[in-house]
Amino acid sequence: MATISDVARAAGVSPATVSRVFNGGRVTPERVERVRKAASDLGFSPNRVARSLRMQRASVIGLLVPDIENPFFTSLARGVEDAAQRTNLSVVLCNTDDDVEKERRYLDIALAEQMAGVIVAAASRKHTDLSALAARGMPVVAVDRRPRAAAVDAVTVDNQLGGEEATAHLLDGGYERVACITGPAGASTSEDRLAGYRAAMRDAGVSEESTRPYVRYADYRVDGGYAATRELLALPSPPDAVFVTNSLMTVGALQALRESGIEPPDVGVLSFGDVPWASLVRPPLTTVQLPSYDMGASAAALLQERLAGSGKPLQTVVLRTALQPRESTRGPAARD
Amino acid sequence: MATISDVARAAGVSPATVSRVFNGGRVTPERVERVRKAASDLGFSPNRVARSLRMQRASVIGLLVPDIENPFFTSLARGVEDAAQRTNLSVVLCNTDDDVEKERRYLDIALAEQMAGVIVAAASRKHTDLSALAARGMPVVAVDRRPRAAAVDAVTVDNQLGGEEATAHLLDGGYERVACITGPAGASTSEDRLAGYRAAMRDAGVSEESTRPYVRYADYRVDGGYAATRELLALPSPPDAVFVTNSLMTVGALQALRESGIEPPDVGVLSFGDVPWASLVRPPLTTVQLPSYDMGASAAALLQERLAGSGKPLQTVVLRTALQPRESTRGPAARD
DNA sequence: CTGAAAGCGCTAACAG
DNA sequence: CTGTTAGCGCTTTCAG
Repeated sequence: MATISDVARAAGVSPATVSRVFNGGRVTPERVERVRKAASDLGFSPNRVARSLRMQRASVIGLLVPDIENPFFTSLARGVEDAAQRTNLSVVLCNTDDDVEKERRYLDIALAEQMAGVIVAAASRKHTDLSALAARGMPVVAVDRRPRAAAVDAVTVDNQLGGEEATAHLLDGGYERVACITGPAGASTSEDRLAGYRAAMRDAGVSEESTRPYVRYADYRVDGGYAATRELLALPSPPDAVFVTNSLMTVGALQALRESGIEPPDVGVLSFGDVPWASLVRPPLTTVQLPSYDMGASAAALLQERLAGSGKPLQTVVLRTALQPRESTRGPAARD
Repeated sequence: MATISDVARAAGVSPATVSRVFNGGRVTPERVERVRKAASDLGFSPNRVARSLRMQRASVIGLLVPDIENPFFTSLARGVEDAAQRTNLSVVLCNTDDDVEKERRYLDIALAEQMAGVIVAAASRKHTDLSALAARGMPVVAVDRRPRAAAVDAVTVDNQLGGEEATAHLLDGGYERVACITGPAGASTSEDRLAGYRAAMRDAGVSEESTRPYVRYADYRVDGGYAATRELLALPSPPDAVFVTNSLMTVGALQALRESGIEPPDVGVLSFGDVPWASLVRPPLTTVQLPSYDMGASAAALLQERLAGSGKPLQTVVLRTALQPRESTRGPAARD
């Protein structure tokens, strides 16, 4: 592979000049021309590793997500990628599996690889520790989930409001025993959506105690949604509607329902997080739509601002969800 | 950030010794101990950029996929990741968008970043050019799609056989005018699945000419499947079954069918590529299941073999698909 | 505007 | 087994 000195020699200039040509230093047009020609003749392309070492910063940003198989995060990842590309940043996608240990390992790698910055959908609100990055001055933006104690920029949605609207919609539709299957305890999205659910129940005059049996924590995976729904169905007085806080768990919930011979909207089903196939499921699924792509794009924009040296105070961008009513919550009485 | 020399100084040894401790050279236990302690006191972790520069090889492999939002590729990515992790390799996920130009750019980056190797689901069978990597001696393994002229290890499935079985299943079910919506012309998966379709049609005694109007090339996206299905439905003698060669396009096909008031299995629908929600769609979808995770894992294993310096001749691992019959292909007559 | 020279942090000979 | 030394390819003072 040709190096910068090879090019310099071929063009009859110094390596420094070649570097300047490629990095926007002042060089006479005539020499620029000579360097460009030599570079293309030799098929030269700058060694990014050497550059990173010298600059103490790579042109790579890390994106840590809990589950790459979750469509929400792939869409978010695209948002990040598209935005990053415009500044010639590459994106490294890391799957933390909702495992704080694995996440810590990736954060260490981000440090060791001298990545320019990190966008992280934290595995845990409590235990995700971003302090090492902060200490090294590496810009971080939290997306979707926001670790409790971290002083970082963040992009979130109003999960509580979304959960509240969803639950209210179920209640308005005539359902009475509304259950909630939420994500891992400790994840901010789980807790916030659940808080929204609780607020809506409270507003509807349902007491805290009577709500409690209908709340289940699961793991944001298909199997978790399935298991939780089975439990709910086994209750002495099973729910007549269920608010599921992510789309994967909704798949599991629908499976469990079907196995018991129950079909929405007899039991109302509402999924937090839209899915491409929402309208294909019979009946079409009511969902809370999340601006996943935009969240990724915003996060990347925020990070790039910091990279450019913005000294602004920390900011949190809160995006809104949108309820998309479909048949699965038409109401228990609507069936003839 | 602490460097190797800081640790050396603190431990009273030379930098080389510290390096040996971290890379399995021979060092007396007593010194190993001292180095370890100094390193942990200082919070030292080796600078991977410097190491990559020195070694002329990073401990990162690139994974190039055409579409990160396609569940098939995310599952494949997980397979790669899980396998890579066992050798302490990180995986960089790159989205080529089925764009040869974008792919070329990522390939250049792989080179410039001195990645250890690359796993690529090629954007095009014809135009994807892996020669630059080969020239630099960078190991490459092709996965899913195999660029025509490249001398690389590969992991594929038997797409033609899968397509043949799928089509035969439709024909066996009593469908007569079986259409095929395949992916981009030039992608090996598109062509092979289509070839399987053609073979099965031929076997069933359907002439080449009468088959032709029922073949559509699309883009492996939802919209492409939708548009192709609309076209098919507008035919003077529309098909009574459609074999769709990926799951995303199947979503589009189902949408188009619904809009026309048609439901499977009246028109049979068979998707190449399983999806988590296959059984939730009404009626449940017959699919050809792809061993996506295993393909990723095999590809990573192959790459690691090369990285370890295996001199074996090039190999291609061919995995098998599995037909999963469900209601959507129960047959036109089965409806009462 | 240009070139010489000094390193970024690490590993791989090579002596000892 | 251990230390010394010499770079990997690039950017950036600092003189000129």
